[in-house]
Amino acid sequence: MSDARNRLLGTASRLFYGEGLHSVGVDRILAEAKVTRATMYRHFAGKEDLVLAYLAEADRATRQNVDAGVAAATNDADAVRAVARGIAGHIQIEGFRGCAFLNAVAEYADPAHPVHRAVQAHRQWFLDTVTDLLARVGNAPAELDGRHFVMLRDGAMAAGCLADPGPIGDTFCEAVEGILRARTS
Amino acid sequence: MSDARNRLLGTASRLFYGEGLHSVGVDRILAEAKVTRATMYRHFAGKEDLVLAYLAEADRATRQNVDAGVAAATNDADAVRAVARGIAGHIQIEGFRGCAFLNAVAEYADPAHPVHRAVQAHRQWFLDTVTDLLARVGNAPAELDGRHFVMLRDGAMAAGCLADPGPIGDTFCEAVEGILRARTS
DNA sequence: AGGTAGGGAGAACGTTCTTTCTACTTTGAG
DNA sequence: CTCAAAGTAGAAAGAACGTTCTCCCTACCT
Repeated sequence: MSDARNRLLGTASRLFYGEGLHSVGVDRILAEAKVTRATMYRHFAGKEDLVLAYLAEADRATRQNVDAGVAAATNDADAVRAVARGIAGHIQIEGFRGCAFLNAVAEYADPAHPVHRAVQAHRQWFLDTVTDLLARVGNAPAELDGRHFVMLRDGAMAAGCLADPGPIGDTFCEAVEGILRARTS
Repeated sequence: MSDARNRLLGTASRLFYGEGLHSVGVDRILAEAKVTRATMYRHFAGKEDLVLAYLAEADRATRQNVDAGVAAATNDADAVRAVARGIAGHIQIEGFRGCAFLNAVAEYADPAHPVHRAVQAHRQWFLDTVTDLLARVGNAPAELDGRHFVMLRDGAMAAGCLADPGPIGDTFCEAVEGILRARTS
């Protein structure tokens, strides 16, 4: 795509994630991306469209990470561990500010809003993916364990930017091992 | 306290929690609380002060709930269960919109900001409280289990307004039972 | 050669935001 | 009775917001 559009989306993503959706104004994005107003409105219908594009990109990146982790695993339990390790690693990154999607719903509470719906869709995919993965480990139904995994993930992502992320990541991986242990025993 | 101040804080809390901190303007609060601008600025230094008062009230209410649950329990494990049941019950409430504190940090990312610091302080109290409670169950060190409990809580609170809260609450209580089981065995 | 898409530069729109101000009224305690 | 605190009412300042607009330039495609 166009260079200006890339700069725009990249800058917007960085600012939105780092400082919040409502805290960052269009002027800020324009100035830091070195793109003019007219160009932005040529590529995006408005600020909300930019937010949706930011979330779509985050969704794409997450799916890619999960797929890569799963593909590299040699068995089903290790596939779950790979997803868990990906999350534990993610929260250690410098500049980690929590889950982009959970942060977004905090600012767009209305369930009918496109931003809220995009978050719901992403979360449904993640829950389904994790539940499918867990269903392949052992024979028990995986719905409860899938919700359990997502719950741990959400908690780890939320706490990762509010406390020392090292112990948080360890606690998370340990808890996921507990889920796997219960399914294989 | 003064009646106008109560109406102001009550209305602000309802709107802040339900729609977000930055989404709600002072005009909205003034109109719904039926309080004039001058009165508000007599009681609060500004909007940020109102946000801090809202969080302080939420902090007070949470501590009271936890204390009440713990006081009513007949043994240490039941005290933990009481806190867990309180959380599971909380996410079922009509109009539940997630954790007020996690939602607040999503909008105030700067760690030096008073709002962010108020959230940190609340979370530190909760982690310490839960860890102390868990330390009384069994003999093992409780730091990891304390973090594990808080992680589950954060996840349950985050997911509670994005999916059917019933199964979320059940999954949460089940997971807490797992922690207790591991400490007593 | 000419048309079209993409981008730069900047003025301007109307709205909303938080905050401050003046002026008048009510109320309760000393 | 009086004074001060707390409330009502509304104007207004000044900034920031998202959006729309016009005008001009460049590059590419046919």
